[in-house]
Amino acid sequence: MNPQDMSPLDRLRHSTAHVMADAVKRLFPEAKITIGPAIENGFYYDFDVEKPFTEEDLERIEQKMQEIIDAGDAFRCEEMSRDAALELFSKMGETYKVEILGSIPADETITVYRHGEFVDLCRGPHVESTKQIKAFKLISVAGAYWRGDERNRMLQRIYGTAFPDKKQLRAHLAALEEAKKRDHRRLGKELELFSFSETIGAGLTLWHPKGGRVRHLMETYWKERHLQSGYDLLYTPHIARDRLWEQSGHLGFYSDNMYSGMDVDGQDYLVKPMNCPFHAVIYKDRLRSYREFPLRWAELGTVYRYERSGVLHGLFRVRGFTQDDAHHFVREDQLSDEIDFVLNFCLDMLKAFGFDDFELYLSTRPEKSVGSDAQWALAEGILVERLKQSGVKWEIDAGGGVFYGPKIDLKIRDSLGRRWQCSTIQVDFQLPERFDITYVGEDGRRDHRPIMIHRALLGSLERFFGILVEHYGGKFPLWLAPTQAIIANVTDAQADFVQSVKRRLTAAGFRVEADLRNEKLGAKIRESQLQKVPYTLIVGDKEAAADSVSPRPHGGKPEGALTVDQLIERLKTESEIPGSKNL
RNA sequence: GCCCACGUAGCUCAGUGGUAGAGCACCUCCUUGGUAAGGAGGAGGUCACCGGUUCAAGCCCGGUCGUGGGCUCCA
Repeated sequence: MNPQDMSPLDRLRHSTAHVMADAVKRLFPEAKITIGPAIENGFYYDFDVEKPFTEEDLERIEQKMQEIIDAGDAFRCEEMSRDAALELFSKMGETYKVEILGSIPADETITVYRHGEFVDLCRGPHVESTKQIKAFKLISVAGAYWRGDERNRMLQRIYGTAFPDKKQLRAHLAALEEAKKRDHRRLGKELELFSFSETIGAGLTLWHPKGGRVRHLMETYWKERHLQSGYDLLYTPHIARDRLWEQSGHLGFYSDNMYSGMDVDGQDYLVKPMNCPFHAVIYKDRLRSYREFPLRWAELGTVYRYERSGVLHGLFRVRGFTQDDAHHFVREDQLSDEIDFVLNFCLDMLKAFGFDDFELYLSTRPEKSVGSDAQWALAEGILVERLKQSGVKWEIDAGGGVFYGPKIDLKIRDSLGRRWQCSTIQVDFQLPERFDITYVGEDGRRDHRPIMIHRALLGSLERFFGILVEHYGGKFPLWLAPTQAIIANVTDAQADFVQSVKRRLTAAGFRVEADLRNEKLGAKIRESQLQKVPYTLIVGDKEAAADSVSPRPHGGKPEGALTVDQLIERLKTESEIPGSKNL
């Protein structure tokens, strides 16, 4: 980061990190300081200490920080020769600072910042005085490797945050609370959507009935859209012989992520981490003509990948998941139109799921790559062209492409403003070579090489579902809600009528439950609301007599009675999928 | 994988060496009540798993499994 670019907020946070380091040094003189930058929502500082910090330590550090702030010492910048700085930090025993000094380019000016007795190698800038730190809080402790490299020593990192005033700090902490409430792991349990089990194994998702309903809706909609848009659907096995993975190259560059094989009649079989090799084999089952192009083959393919135990996280990072994968086979002259098609297809579909804020990233040729210069130039040129036409904001990640071709990644922004990468569109020069994939051209020759496009749209159904849960805070739109309405009777006298309403709504295609329990109406409404069911339909004697129900929308006030027929019309309208015709 | 924390009833959690607890949920009964919790009773736990220390372990020690916060933000 260029120090000139540091925002006032980052300056405040970085200064707070210094104050924290000062407090830590006072309480734990043996601690060695390392680095302490401002980050997106606050700051951290890494320390090398014998004993990790505890929660109680955090409180003591916070108190000490407050004392330092109250003292109101000025932050002072001091330029120093490299030798003087080396001597200073060597004498202090700050070996990490000495190491950092060694990695600063020779032509750069060395500066240290002081406040009170504390001194830190730092290019700044800082606020003027510790007094300017008005609102801060230490958040958590965590282990972190020196310079982010796991071969290095594990340091102890303290995360904290700071704001210009207490009100903003409170708002930030409240936002953290809100995010906690929307955490898909919590909602997954509360709404009975999915679970994990020690008996099954880490990172392996169990979809419960209500989660299963949502997944079914996602899949059904996904399949319909694909079929309407010229895709065919493929189904391929979960395992394949090792020779497939040898040919695809996965045994070479992906085996760390693959589960060990199983012996079947003396042959070694492996669980699939990807679907593409299967699609390639289907392609090769017979001669293909350019007249068939573009081929669009999609599969909801369940794959298994080894992920290190520490990175597993709810539905966001799992070991078994279903990719909504697709492979397009095109001629070179069709590449541009096909990219245009698939890009718009992705954007449309994501809109239907409630996202409308997108960012696109083009990743270009990395240092190590396959394919000719001409191929890369052509493909990158086409991607740039289509990105420009998309009307969506986009950036270039130079050299960030996969070795087999350039790609476009699509990020969505959720209701809490967080960005998620789901879709990826990748041009592949490699796989057609490896599998010797060809087609018969206009000239009758069989040795033409098609271009292959890999595409995942939602990415993984598990992860996308987790994102949806958090995006909606568990309150799914009507078309996706696992239960769209609960019909609640006031007394037993309406039980038969409730059952008949349930039958009629179910027959009309809605997901409806009846709550006939011997409970007061208030209790039924409360539970329906807590389950975030879009409509609670109240039925008392008045409604039953008029073939009607009184709807109460989730989070809303009671509404006047509607006849069952009117209700069906209303639900039909409201459960339309954005930008699509109803299923 | 690594650092730290955690794992007690379906859920949320209390219990730090001496016979396992609460609230909610669940079941039964009473109550038939009009828009966010009606009442009473009952059942429910090899304290994650394996091993060790001890007269005695949910609690102490070791291992395993699982969960959470992190390990990309660079003086």
